[in-house]
Amino acid sequence: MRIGELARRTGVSERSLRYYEKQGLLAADRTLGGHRDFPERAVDRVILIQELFAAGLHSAKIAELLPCMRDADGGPNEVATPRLVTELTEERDRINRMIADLIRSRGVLDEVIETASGRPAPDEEHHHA
Amino acid sequence: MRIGELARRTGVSERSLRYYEKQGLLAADRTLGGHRDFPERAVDRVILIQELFAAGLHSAKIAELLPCMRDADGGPNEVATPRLVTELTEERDRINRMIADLIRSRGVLDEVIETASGRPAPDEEHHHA
DNA sequence: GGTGAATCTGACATTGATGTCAGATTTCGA
DNA sequence: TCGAAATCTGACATCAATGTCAGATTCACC
Repeated sequence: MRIGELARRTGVSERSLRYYEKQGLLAADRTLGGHRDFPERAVDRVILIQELFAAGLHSAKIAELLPCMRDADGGPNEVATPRLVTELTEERDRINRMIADLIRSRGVLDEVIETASGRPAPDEEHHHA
Repeated sequence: MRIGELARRTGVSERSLRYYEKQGLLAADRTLGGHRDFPERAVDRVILIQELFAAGLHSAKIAELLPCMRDADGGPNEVATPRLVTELTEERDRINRMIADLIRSRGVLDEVIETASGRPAPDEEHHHA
């Protein structure tokens, strides 16, 4: 599919999609005229990339990580090097700390909201993390 | 206390502390010569500010939020306006989405780590959120 | 009073993903 | 084949917190 459709279906701007390709996060064929032609699976990949960005990973690390993921059609293309495993473990720890921080911050907001609105904040599901 | 001690005790750079003051997040007296003199409670406040930054709130919103917090010595100085409550509720929703995303990203990392190392990722405590 | 450490202000740089714009080229239906 | 829509490349801008540096001033202690 072309870049416009991919942008529409993922909600990610064309600008960012081109950036992802340049960073090696996304592969695309080219038409004779030079236009990008993305495979169907690019949709899921873009969504995944966005999630990893949201988790604070940099594009370089995502580029290393992606080939080590279990593909829809089978196992990973590559196996993570020990160095990468170490780095990803650090990232995971960082994410865990971030989650803990976010939960605390949410508590702060809840308190202010509750104080101001006079009624308790919604007692959420508190999903098992 | 002076800015150097505050920086040391909070782990936040002097540069950032001055920035916080300029943004109205932090109040400091001044010595006759113009040096900042922070109260003891500035320590907790700086830590709180950092948490809110980590949660993705911008300094302007934090500046609105802080006066509405329950102080160590009593109730809040101000009561949040309905507009602020609305905005903070949106922030909380955003934080909730962010937490959900982080948990998913952590799952991605766990999978790669597990695949590469051959043994399962540590089954963490999964604290009640 | 002198001196070294601490602090002050103000300016400019950095980061990294994304926005935006201009001009050229390709695509594809009519 | 014509023309409008889509896409291309490359460059420059943006955001917001923080780093860094220079030169001036103040503080605290001897």
